[in-house]
Amino acid sequence: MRYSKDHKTETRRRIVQNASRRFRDEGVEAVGVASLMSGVGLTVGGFYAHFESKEALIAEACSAGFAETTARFRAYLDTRPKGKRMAALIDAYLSPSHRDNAAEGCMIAANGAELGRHPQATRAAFTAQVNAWLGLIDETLRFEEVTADARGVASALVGALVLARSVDDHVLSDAFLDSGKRAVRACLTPPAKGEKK
Amino acid sequence: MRYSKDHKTETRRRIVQNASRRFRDEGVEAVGVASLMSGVGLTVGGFYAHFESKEALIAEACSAGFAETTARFRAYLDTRPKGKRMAALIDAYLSPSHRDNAAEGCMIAANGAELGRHPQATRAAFTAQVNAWLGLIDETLRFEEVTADARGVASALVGALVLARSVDDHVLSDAFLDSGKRAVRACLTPPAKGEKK
DNA sequence: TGTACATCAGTGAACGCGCGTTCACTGATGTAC
DNA sequence: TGTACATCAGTGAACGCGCGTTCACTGATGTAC
Repeated sequence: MRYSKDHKTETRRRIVQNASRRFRDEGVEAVGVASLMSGVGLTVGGFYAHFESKEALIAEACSAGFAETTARFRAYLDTRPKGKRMAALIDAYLSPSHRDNAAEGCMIAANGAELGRHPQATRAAFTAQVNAWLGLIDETLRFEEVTADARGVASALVGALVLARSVDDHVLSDAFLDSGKRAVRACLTPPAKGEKK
Repeated sequence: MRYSKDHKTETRRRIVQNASRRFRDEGVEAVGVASLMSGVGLTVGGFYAHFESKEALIAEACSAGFAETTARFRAYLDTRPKGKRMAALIDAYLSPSHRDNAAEGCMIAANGAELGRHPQATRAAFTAQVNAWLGLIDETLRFEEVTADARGVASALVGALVLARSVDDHVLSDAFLDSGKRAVRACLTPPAKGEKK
C-alpha cells in the first residue's frame, strides 16, 4: 500500500462525507462506527486514528454536510437571474426531490431536533452553520424586489419539509410542500413599505 | 398485591404516558425499555404483557402524547375570547416555556423527523395526529377575523420551534421564536379578499 | 366458614447482539548509512 | 546499490455494556366446592 502525502487527510474527508450523508438518511444514532468505516472500505479499528469519539465525528459531519449543502444551494442560485433567486430557493428547498433525498439535503430538517439534545460542542458547530444558512437567505434577498426576515423564511421552509417527510400520505405530503411555498412567499414583503428589522 | 378490575389498563396507560414524555425529552432511540419500566415502578419483564414490541409502544406513545397535547391546546384556546384565539395559539406554541419543556410539547417538533424513518404503522398513527392538529388550527381559525392555510401555519410553527431548540445561542433562539410568530402572522389573510383553499 | 385451585400482573435472570472503544499488531513506505 | 530501521495508516480481535426480547417462576387474587 502506498500513501501519498495527504492520504490520511483524504481518508478522513471520505469518512466525514459518508457520515454526513448517512446521518441525514438514517439518523445519527442509527448509524454505527463500524458500519460507517466499512462504508468507506476500512475496518472499525482505524476510526480512532481520525476522531476522538463518535460524538466528535457527529459534530464535524453535521457541520461539514450542512456547509456543503449551503454551498450547493449558493452555487445553484448564482446560476439563476437576479430577481428570481428567492423563488428558486423556495422551489428547490420544497421540491419533491429534496423531500425524497434527505442524504444530501438540509441538515436542520434531517437532524435539527436530534442535535438539540447533543453536547454543547456539537450544538455550537451546528449553530454556526445555521447562521451561515441564514446568511445565504439574506444574500439571496439582497437582489430581490422583496425583503424578509431570514429566520422566518428558514422556519417555514424547515417546518414544511419536516412535515412533508413525516406523514405517511403522499397527497398530504405534497400539500405540505405547496402550503409551505405559499407560507414562505407570505413572509416576503415589498421593500418600500417593508418592515426592516 | 390487589388488582382492581382495570388495574392492568391503568398500568399500560402509565407506561404510555411516561414513554410519550421521555421520547419527546430524550428522543425515541435514547430511551430503553428497561429504563421506561423502572420509571413507572415496574421491572422490564412485564413490558411484553402490555406491548408486542418497543416499536408498538413508540407508535402508541407518540400518537397518545400528540393527542394529549392537541387536547391541552384546545382546552386552553377555549378559555380565550373568540377573535383572539389564533394569537393565543401562536404565542403559546412559540413561547419560551414550550421551547424549554419539550416533554409535554409538540410531538412534531420533538420527533417528527425521526418518526419519518420509522415503520409504516408508526407513521400512519402519527399522520392521523398531524391531521387532528391541522383540524385544531382550522377550528381555531373559524372564529377569527382572518383565514389561513392550516398546513402553512403548522409548518411555520414547527420550523421555528425546531430551530429555536437546535441552536446553542439564547439570543438567536429567542429571535427564532419572535421571527416565527411574525412568519405565522404573515400567513393570516383578511377574509374578504382571502384566498381560500 | 374453610380449603384447593385457576388466574394473571409482574419478577428477574438470561439470551444473543451490536454498540463505542481499546490495543497489540501488520506491512508498505521513505530514510539512514 | 543494498541492507536496517523508524514511521504510521490501517487491521482485527477483544473489552464491557446496554439493548430488545424471552421465559420459567412468584404470589396475591377471586372462585369452586
